Amino acid sequence: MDIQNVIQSACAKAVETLYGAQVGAEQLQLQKTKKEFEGHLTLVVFPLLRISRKKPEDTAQEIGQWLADNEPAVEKFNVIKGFLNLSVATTSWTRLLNTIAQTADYGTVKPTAQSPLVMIEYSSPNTNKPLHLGHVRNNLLGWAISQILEGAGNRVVKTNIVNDRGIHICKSMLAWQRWGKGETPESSGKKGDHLIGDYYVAFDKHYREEVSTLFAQYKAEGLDEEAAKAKAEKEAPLIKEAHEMLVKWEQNDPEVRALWKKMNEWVYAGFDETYKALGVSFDKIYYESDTYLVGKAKVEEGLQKGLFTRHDDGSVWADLRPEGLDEKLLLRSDGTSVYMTQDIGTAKLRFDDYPINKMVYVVGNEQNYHFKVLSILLDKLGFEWGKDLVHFSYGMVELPNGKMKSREGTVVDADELISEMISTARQTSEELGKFADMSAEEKDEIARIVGLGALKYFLLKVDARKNMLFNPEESIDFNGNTGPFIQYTYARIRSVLRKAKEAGIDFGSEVSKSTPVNEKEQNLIQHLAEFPAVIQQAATEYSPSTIANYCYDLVKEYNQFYHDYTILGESNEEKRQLRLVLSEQVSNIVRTGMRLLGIEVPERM
RNA sequence: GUCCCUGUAGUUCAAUGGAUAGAACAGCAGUUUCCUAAACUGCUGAUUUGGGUUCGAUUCCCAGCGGGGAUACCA
Repeated sequence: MDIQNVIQSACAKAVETLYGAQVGAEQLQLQKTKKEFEGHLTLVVFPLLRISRKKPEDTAQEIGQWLADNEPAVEKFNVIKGFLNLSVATTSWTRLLNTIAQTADYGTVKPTAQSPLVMIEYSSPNTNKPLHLGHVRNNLLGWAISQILEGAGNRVVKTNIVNDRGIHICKSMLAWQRWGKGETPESSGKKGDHLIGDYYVAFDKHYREEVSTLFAQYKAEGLDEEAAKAKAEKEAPLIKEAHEMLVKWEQNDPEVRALWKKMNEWVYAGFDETYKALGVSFDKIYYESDTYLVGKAKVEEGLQKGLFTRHDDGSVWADLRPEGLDEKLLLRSDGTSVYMTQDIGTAKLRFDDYPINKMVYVVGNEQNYHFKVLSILLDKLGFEWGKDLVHFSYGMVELPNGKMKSREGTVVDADELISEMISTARQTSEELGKFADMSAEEKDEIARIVGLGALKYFLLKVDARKNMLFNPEESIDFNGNTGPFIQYTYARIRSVLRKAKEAGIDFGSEVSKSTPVNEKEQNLIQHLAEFPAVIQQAATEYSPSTIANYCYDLVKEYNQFYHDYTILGESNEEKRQLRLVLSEQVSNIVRTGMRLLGIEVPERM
């Protein structure tokens, strides 16, 4: 059915007939013809020269001639150097468009009960501060990759592991006790996560004051720069007190636990708002306070089996030097767990809860080493998917003046960013006069969809592995390769389709096979037909940007088409039919593509 | 020190080993009796350096230079 496949096998047959050799798919490089040349598909004949034993031009000429004579889908051909450009017959295009139009959710594959079960972990916040731009990238990538994998035919379980315990929480708790005067989200009017974040910052401010005082003192006592700094950081009363609090927490001290619980609830309420605004959700949430003990047990088990070793001071280690890595700590000498221990525990709980075939961790690239180690450890401990767990490793978001540091206040807050995007979208819409005849609710909804679309697309169109730059003043644009550009084209197509309906034009979803198809229309149909392959590629490479860039290219091509031809005003009925069906399919695919990225599209804007 | 990622127009990003390296933004010049001008058209402008593999290298390999990260009894 698919033209690419038809021609590919025809090429194979041509080579076999002409030169008497079987060729594999690797030697038959069939690609889309570049814009400057005539044709739709191009066969690169260089790899075939060894078989044909002829010059590139002659080889291409012979194969082209054979195809034109024997393959009805090939209408004509031309040869430029080693490139054989093939033009596909008109009827093939109308047939292809009809196939696309009659397939629901063209490009996606529905998961079945037998499909692989993939678990995706993303977000994974600490509960001591609000979400920032880095988390936004994580959440959007996690959501998008979930949708893409599902669209490619996998069963997907989305999970979140909340880092709800540890020294960082104690810092906020201590600061709140010390300076909070009983402040709550209700009394202060602040979102819970922001309230707690403020106390985290307060802790750090006071802590640094203590450190600098002590530092001066130790230096006066004759310690050198480095030793004085290290000692001051360790001996500052505030940090010692925070550590004491952590110990109390581990010992289940009722007062500490109650405070911890109360403050975490505030934070969760705040996070939920942010998640909702971003449009992300989870099927199952794990809490580190539940998993760390499981991890400790699992490590003890590994110790029994002789996988790990205990040092004299009581600490437990995994020796990964045979694998070319270092020794890795799993339990501290005081018996408490570390990050790695908790991830092992979480893995066990997950495996108990779901029969997963594959595990994907959406975590920043600063933790590449951690996941390399985790993979080896899980494999040793007998988790089937441990060895080929996927660390979906994404790059940092950088600001024009460097990295984001929460303690230095150089962060871009998620909530603030979202509301700024929305209000910018609103302002732009107003300036362009888009809101003229809309209700207040409709205005709100469109500003929200467009503002978030701009943000999401901006973060998703970039190769996830790469660090990216975010300039708060300039970065987010509404023109060019942006979310709103795509949304706008979608809305305009929908408007045309509405108008067609109002005019009583019933264009159905099938075009007559004999309808003439011009070059721009052929190119658009060809573009649409690539969508299934694009989804599969995005899924196997874990690459949302592939879909984002595909949608942009498609929309850009449609815009040129839209500008050059009339649709409703077309006098030839068959032709009008073709253009309407084509437009509708472009909008359908754009909508599906955007859905896979977690971006909404408006019916009007 | 060792390991990993990364280097493309002024800027932000593209390019399964294929043709003259694509867009967008910024800049300059145009297009609206026509279905939404958040659009369309034109001009200017780039592969960090040196080797290697190949018919062909932005892409693969080696070395140098630049940027980021990891190597914590932090998470």
